[in-house]
Amino acid sequence: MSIRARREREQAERERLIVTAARELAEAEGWDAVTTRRLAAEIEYSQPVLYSHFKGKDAIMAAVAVEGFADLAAELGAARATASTPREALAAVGVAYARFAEQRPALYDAMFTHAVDLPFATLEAPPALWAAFNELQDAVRPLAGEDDLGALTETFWSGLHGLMTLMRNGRLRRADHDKRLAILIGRFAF
Amino acid sequence: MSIRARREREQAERERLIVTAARELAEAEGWDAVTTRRLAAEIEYSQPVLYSHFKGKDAIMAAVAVEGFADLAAELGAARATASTPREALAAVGVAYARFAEQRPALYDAMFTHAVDLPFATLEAPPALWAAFNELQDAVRPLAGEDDLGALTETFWSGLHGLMTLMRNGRLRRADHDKRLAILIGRFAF
DNA sequence: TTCTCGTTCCTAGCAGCGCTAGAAGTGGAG
DNA sequence: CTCCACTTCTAGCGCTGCTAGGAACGAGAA
Repeated sequence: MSIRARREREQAERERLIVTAARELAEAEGWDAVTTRRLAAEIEYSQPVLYSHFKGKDAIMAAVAVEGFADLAAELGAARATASTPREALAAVGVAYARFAEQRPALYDAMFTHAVDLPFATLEAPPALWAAFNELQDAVRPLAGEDDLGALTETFWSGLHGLMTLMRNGRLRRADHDKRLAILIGRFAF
Repeated sequence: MSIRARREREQAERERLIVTAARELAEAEGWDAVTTRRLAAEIEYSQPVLYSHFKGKDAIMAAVAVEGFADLAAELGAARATASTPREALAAVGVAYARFAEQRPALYDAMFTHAVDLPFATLEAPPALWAAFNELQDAVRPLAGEDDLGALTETFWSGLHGLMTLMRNGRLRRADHDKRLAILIGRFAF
């Protein structure tokens, strides 16, 4: 039995190794650099080993994305904790979200642009996803007024997401970023 | 001279043919189906012909995207024309934008998610891009108040963009789309 | 009319991708 | 020590975007 246990432990470690290597490689050189061959070389195993852990490359990206959601939830929570009023809290969360997307573009892409096979907005969604969304929702709640809280949170989130993706693709001038962020927050906190 | 003229005309026609075929193929089966081989077969020429017209696949997508911006500008303009008040105009433009993204997902992707080599938000940007942006801006202007018009327009645009991309990737429940759209418009028209 | 030259276009191929079948190696059980 | 099951690797498939080099074509000169 303990042999089996050791093997399972080693398997789990290697799975972590894969996810971590994928994440680091992606953050360092972008997802285009994360090929199955390159990733295999990075973890010092052969290519097919990846497929004994994950169904395919998308599944690896999804695993990285789930890590990202946990990180995001933590950062949003920390930002919210520093604020003393609902308005400040929403602003802090918005700024934290923007900073997350700006500083970890590859991770953010895995979470929101790629990896479609992750269940979202359903009960089967991983807890980390709900945690991140709930952080946003907790910041929005005191300012919801008559609006549907879920829909309002999703709308605020969409605003942040649009701001970051359009800017990252060169669609928006970087110089006006703070101005835009302030406008968005102002429209949701009043 | 007229021989040269005929050749240039034929070249231009073939270029149009390529862009049209790429667009139709993308809208019918998605951009993944638009491979250079498939596209070459579609226009009944060999693969390398594409490269005598465009630098690469990205350039073809960029050409399709520019077409898309012209279409979008026209649809936004038409929507704005139907409205009689600034609030109605903003709502109409927002709804038109959402419908455009929903009904032409592949085209929308070419415009906003792929094709990074298109100049944006600079003077070198193609006129069609400015036309589309200006339609949005004209709808936002009467409601701008004290905010910077350009930044405000970009923020509203980001909200729409975020709404559509997150929904299309399965991050938002489709059922609440209208509710979210109404909230967004409400936050920018008051 | 025939030859030559410039252009156009195609065939064939490169390096790389995600993924997989089947062989080779490894280690515990009898 | 042998056997067997499991793990891991080598090799290869079909595909991608892209390109080099040669064949075919057509216009102008002799």
